[in-house]
This record gives sequence, structure tokens and C-alpha cells, in this order.
Amino acid sequence: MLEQELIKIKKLKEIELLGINPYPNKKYKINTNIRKILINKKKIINNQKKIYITGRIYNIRNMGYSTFLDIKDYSDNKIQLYYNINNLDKKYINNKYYINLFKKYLDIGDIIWIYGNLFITKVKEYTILIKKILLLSKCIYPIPNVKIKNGKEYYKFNNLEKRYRMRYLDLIVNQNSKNIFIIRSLIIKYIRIYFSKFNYIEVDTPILQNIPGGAYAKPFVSYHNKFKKKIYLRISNELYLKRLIVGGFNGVYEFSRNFRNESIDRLHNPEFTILELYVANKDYIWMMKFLHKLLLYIYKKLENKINIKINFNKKIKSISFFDILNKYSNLNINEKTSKKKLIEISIKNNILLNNKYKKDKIIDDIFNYFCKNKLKGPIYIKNYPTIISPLAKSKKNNKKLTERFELFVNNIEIANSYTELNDPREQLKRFKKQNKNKIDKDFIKALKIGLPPTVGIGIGIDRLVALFTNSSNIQEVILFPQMK
RNA sequence: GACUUGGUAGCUCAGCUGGUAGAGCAUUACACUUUUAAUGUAAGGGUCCUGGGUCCGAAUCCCAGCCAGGUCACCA
Repeated sequence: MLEQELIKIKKLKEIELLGINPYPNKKYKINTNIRKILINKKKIINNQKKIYITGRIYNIRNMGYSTFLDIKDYSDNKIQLYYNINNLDKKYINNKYYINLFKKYLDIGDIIWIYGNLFITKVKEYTILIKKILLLSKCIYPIPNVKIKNGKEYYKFNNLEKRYRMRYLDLIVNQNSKNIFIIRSLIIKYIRIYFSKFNYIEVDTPILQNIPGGAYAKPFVSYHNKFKKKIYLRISNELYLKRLIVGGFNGVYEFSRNFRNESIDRLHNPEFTILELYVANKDYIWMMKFLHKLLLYIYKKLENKINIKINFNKKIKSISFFDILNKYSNLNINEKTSKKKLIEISIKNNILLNNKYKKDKIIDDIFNYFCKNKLKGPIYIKNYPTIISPLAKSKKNNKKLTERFELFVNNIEIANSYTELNDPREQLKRFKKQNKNKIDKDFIKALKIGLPPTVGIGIGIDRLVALFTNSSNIQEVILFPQMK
């Protein structure tokens, strides 16, 4: 145990000996918060309104028998308090606990309740004069002390590993971190509000799946004892949402926590959140416009809370997969280019080829090599080759291209959308090509029953939040990122 | 998995070509009844990530490992 912990536990016992419960179960009144106090400070002073608030102590300045302290509450604002035993009820004047309250017993990090009045100090600081005080919860772990002057932080708590492992501490100490998660919550809220205007239905589909489908990634594997068989955490919910469109819903969506047993980097966490939306009787062109309107809606709602440089007002340009690839590579390839030719190109450009020279992988590798860092966007890349889009509907006049687009912003893939392939025969063919062993036959059965023309989209919520909060790392927008 | 950067007090960080482990804040004690990064004086606090090696001597050099960040690969 830490030295400072031992000291604080000793204090805890001393407090208890004085008859004070450091973790009381008393009732206490709260009638406002610090944010409201700061907004209405003049009124509150004029009316000498009684203030009942709680908060966590961030700083203590002892001045002889007077004490100044700063507390912060759930409204994320700080206010200064002034403590002098003479302002308490007279019966406490000779009380050892109250005499030494901030010299010995209360610390930075403690959560307190106070009753008092607002006044202005000599240096014109709005301050609450404490008349009653109650310790609500004692902090017995030393919290990093961040000091702030003129908005500049000193002695930060910025060790990434510690911030992520002890997010609760990060949230207490770093207001920026907390703001990110407030923005995250708002983004999700605004998406729900926007979708409700179209009467799209929010649904829950299985996280535990018998066949992990809808994407191609290594799943986390578990085991069902009663069924005596393997069961998988979903890598995608796509095939289930399409079943629901088959079932007659016009629009369904789910904020889907997906799990992929792959490695971690600044854009990937083993569990991540994708918003999937499927709308019947629409296609990918419609979805391009819809996505733009959605982003614009979120942006306008958040405009005064965030500071990002992306301009969502302009129309999002769209360019075909092979057009942009040829533009940046000076090649002249298309969906018909042979595998042999693609391999030649890869070798010529020193593109590392993985995955046993599969054609779909090679195309992907070539695209990433030439275009990956040039998609500042916002830009739609459309008309992806069919070979890398096994669930997307082919184009009217070209079976080798699909009605698919992806949204890129700051070189990051934010969303992936396509008109859904609804021909069960074609879908089965593509499944067989991809993997003969794990075909979701029930999904094929659903397609046989009939999926109306439908468009679907997956939006990476973690990445979207990172975009809106200027976070370069996805871990910054996931409360408890995976750590070893 | 590959390459690379880092791991020193509760926090933020110094520590040079190897020679007694450092600072600020935090903590403790004292002083101070309107301070605000409060101030002043003093004190305590270290498995220098772990394990080996080289050396008279290792936080420092070498090797292996652990953890984290970055880049790449995997994530169609």
C-alpha cells in the first residue's frame, strides 16, 4: 500500500473516533449545482439564497484559521468555498473535528456536502461561505493534483496507460476526457432523435451467434454447455438486421457492439460499436444523401460544443473506386484486370502481399498502398469491386462492380454502405466462394422468402466520435479500452 | 507478429561519456483569519518495470522478458 494511503486510513480512523462516519448514510438536501450558481450568481447574492450542494474537493488553501477550497460537482464546474469555524453553528466552536477540519481531516479528493451563502471576496471571487458541512465520502487514494491558472493546466495526469486503466481517475482529473464522453453520448442521442423522425425502429439482435457472419474477421469463441457446442461473439449484426427487413420492418437500426479477435491499434479495439441501419425500398445513392444529412444534423447540434475543421455543409464528393485508384497510382486498372496483372503491379511497387495471393486481398492492398493516406475527405468512394463486397448488390450493367460506397474523413473509414444483395442464389454462390464451411443457411432461407430492395449502412461510432472530438486514438473515446 | 520510442517518488518530469537518487506539486509538521498554481520554514517518501550479464562500481552499457505508445501487418 502507498504511504499516502496509510496516512489517509489513519485519518479515517481518527475521524471515526471523533464520532464522524466518513461514509455516512444520512439524508442531505441538494437544491442547485455549481453551474447554475455561476450563471445566476448576481441574483443569488442579492437574494441571499440558501445553497445546498455537493462536490469533490480539488484544492485546499489553508490561511490560518480560514480555509479556501475549490470543489467541482456533476455539472463540471468549480467554485471556491470559504470555511471558517466561526460561521458554523456555535455548538461546534470547540469541536476538535471542526476546528481541524481542513488541517487534519479533509483532503483533496473527498466528497462533501455543504450548506451556505454566496459572497464576493476581497479579490472579487464568487465564493460560498460554508455554514454546514458534511463529509459524504472519504478519498483514501492519492489523486493526481492538477493545478490550473488562466485555463492552463499544470502537473497534468497524462500517462496514457494509467489514464485508460484508471478511467475513473482520468474523468475526475481531466475535464477534457469527460467532455469527450459527454459528446459521445450526445452523438448517439442525436442519431436516435434523427432516426425517430423517419420511424426507424431500434432493435436488439443476438450477440451470441452460432455462425459469426456479416463480415470476415476472427471471432471470439465461447462454448455453450447445454448445447455442447461452440458459440461466437458477433463480429457483425448485418445478417440479422436484413432478416428483420425480410420480416417486414421498413427501417431498423442497432448500436451494435461487435467483437473481433484481432490486434489493437489506434483505430481498432477488440470490442467496438457500429451503428447499422437498414432501410427498405432505398438504394446506396439515397443513402449517400441521407448520411450527409445525418452528419450535418449532428454537426449543427454540436457546433458550439466542439472545435473541428471539417466542413459538413458542402456536398460530399463521390468518386469511383477505380477512378481514384488510377488517379493516385497512374495505373490503368479496373474490375476486369487480371489477377496476374495485379500481382505484377504489386511486385513492381513493392507492395507486400499477404493472404496467399487472393485476388480480393491484392486489390485491397493496392488500393491501400496508393490511396490510404490521401482520403482527407470527407469523400465517398463508390462502386467497389464485387470481389471485395460479398454482401452488396452488383451494378445494373456491370456484375463486377457493386452499388457500394464508403465514407472517408481524415484518411479514416467512417462508414460503409451498399444496396443489399437480395438474390439468394447469387448470395449463396458468393458465400461458397468465400468459405464453404460456415455458411449461414438460415440467412439464405430468409433471402429466399424475399428481401425487398434495401440499403444498409454501418457507421463506426467510435471513429465518428473520435472525428468529432479531435481524438487521434480510438481509446480516447472508449471508456474502458482493452488492455493486457 | 515486425520495427521503433518509452517505463525513475502519488502526479509531472530531470538525471551527460557508469561514481552517494533529484526538482515542482502532492503528503506530514509548524506559521499565517479573504487566498486562488496561496505563501514561508522544515520533514518523510524510491524493488530507478523484472531477471540475467559486463564492471571495483549500473537508473545509465549489453542480453532476455513484461507493460504501454507510435508505424506496419492482421481487422475482406
